[in-house]
Amino acid sequence: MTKCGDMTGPVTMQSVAKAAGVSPMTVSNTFKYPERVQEETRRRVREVAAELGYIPNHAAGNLASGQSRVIGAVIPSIKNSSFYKYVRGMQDAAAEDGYELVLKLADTKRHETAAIRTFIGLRVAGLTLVGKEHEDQAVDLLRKTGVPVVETWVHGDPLDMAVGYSSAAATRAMVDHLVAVGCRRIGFVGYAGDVAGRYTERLPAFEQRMSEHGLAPDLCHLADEADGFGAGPKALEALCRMDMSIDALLCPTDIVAAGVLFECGRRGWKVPERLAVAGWGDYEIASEISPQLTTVQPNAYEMGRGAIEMVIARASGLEPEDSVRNTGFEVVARASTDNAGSDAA
Amino acid sequence: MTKCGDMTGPVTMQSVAKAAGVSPMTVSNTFKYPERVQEETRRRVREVAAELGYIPNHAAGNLASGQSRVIGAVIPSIKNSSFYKYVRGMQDAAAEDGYELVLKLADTKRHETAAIRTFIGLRVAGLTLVGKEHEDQAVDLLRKTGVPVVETWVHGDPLDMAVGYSSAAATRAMVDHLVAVGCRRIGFVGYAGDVAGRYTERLPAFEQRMSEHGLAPDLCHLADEADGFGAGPKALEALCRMDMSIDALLCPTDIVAAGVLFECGRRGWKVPERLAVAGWGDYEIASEISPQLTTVQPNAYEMGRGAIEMVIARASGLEPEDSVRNTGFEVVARASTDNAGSDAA
DNA sequence: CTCTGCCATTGTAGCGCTACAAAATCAAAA
DNA sequence: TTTTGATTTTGTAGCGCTACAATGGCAGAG
Repeated sequence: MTKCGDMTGPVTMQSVAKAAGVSPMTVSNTFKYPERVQEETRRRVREVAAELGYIPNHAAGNLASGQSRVIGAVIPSIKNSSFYKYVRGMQDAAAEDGYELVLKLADTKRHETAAIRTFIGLRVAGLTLVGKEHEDQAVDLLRKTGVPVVETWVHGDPLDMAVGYSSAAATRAMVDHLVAVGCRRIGFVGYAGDVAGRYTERLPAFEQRMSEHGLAPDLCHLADEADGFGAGPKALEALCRMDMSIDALLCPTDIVAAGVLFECGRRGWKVPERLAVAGWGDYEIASEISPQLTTVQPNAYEMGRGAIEMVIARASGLEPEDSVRNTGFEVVARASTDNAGSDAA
Repeated sequence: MTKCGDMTGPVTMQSVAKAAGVSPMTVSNTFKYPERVQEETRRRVREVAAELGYIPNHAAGNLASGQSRVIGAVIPSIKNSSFYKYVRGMQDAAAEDGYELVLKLADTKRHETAAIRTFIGLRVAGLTLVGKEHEDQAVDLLRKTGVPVVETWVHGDPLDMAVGYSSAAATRAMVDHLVAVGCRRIGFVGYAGDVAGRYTERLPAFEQRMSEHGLAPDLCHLADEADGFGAGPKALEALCRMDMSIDALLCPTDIVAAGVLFECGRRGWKVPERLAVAGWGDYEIASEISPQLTTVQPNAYEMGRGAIEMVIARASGLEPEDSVRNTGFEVVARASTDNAGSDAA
């Protein structure tokens, strides 16, 4: 910590300027507005900077300019592959416009609020959240500071901006699919958790659509985890206790569905003949497990891209064309529901 | 953007001070050194700050104090659950000491270097990396700036500090286990990728240990992805082409091993009778899939905690007791290798 | 040879905060 | 009452950078 003489204190713009024989402003311009600096000068400054290992102090720049090239993303979990494409989309879109994406994990709403606080403390250019349910305190903060914020994986009714798809619409589509392949006693597995925002729409949609088909929406079970394989067997058991004639199961994620598949294997149940199983999310496992899983494919990559594009648009001052963007979804029909009811009533 | 009058410009320490009728320094102390401020004053400041939605500008604080409460973690992927416990460990340890953890994803060494650059630009208190292979440029930067940095998931020979376990030791332990349950023609699946640091030790260790057991280490295959289910079938096919009498397979991750299990199912091969399969990482799927997977359990949570503890120790000026910490591992024997060789030679 | 206009470069001031030292306050001791 | 010492509060200066205005240099026009 005692700097010998002053040979190698922290490298600042000042020291680069001195070493390159120019003023600090020229160094600043070299990095921020290269076109303002003559080719030759620019080259020399870059060289010296690299030599010294100079990296501009973002904190100081942020303070001076009031601007930031960092976008914060709060994600609820990395426990499964669901968010991989989403984050990739954000990453790619950010990089294209010269922004940096940093992540914070928050598996409860309380942690989400803390993460938002941290990001605002960092004075990020904007941030993305998952879901539309947040603590009042967080909403308050977001409102007061006015940072650009996009809610993702949901559709409509945004705090500021939103991008995603309608879980209700996807639920209806999946019910239609199961009915179309012959299922009648369809079970529903929901998730009753803390970051439940993007799950809460599903149960009402399920109940309504089942009724519209003239079917009873009575086989519902709320799991206390959405991501674990373990939730599958538990849910199946609970629903079987309600009615052994259950012939299809709509799961909150592919992971839960995979858990159900494993359990069916243990029970010697054939899928989809005895039980059709549908997942959600189009995780990698969905297409690798046997039988392959029917699932909802949420266009996660596009969603990530869209979120960042909206943040950047707002951060650049221009109002984005649309403050709500729908990236849609697709029901991918695979073997786990194929001709499920062929031997049923 | 036109502030009407000046009623609600950005909330600064200044404005909080004015509103609370104290000096800015008192506001600063209220947040940074609460014990220096009288109970009553502190309460009032806190109240006003909350009212106004004030969040201290970390950039300004960082600049003024030269200190940061943010730690950056570069992680290679969130494609699977492998890093979940690791990140949780980091998160928990950071929170306990009042630090913030922010993540950046980097799936190539080039991206890793960019992430390091970003974090240094943010002047984080320290950072954690995964693996011990980095671009020269990154190493150079790390050296020149002297930020505290911990390499994780590896053991020994650190740039600055390291925490993890020996992949070589784990490989040897797994070979011993497979031999003990009767396997003789053991196949090895490696990973030849960009962030291969923590994989490169395994093949030599495998070859050496096999030889020590008097077995031929000739059934080796390098996959081009470590995380995908798809790598499993490919590897199995490649190795079968080399020798159909293969009776065990050591995979780089549980995901690959699960892929192998799926493929065995398609082929009608019994596991472990026809082929014993071992994974690596103790992912959730390992204990849920059928048969359950034998795997290497890497104490990821403890590793994460250790990494952050070391970063904080160094950032606080005190030299950590040990610059290399071994968090060990455990071979978890499960059904996928149980009595594998009972009917073999 | 001077003047205008244009470009590259350079001062100046200040972003919001904190370290440090100085000042104010107040209770207890002299 | 004055003094002392501890506690609480407050100026001052400056962290490293960038916006902005101002400077200098230099070509071509007058």
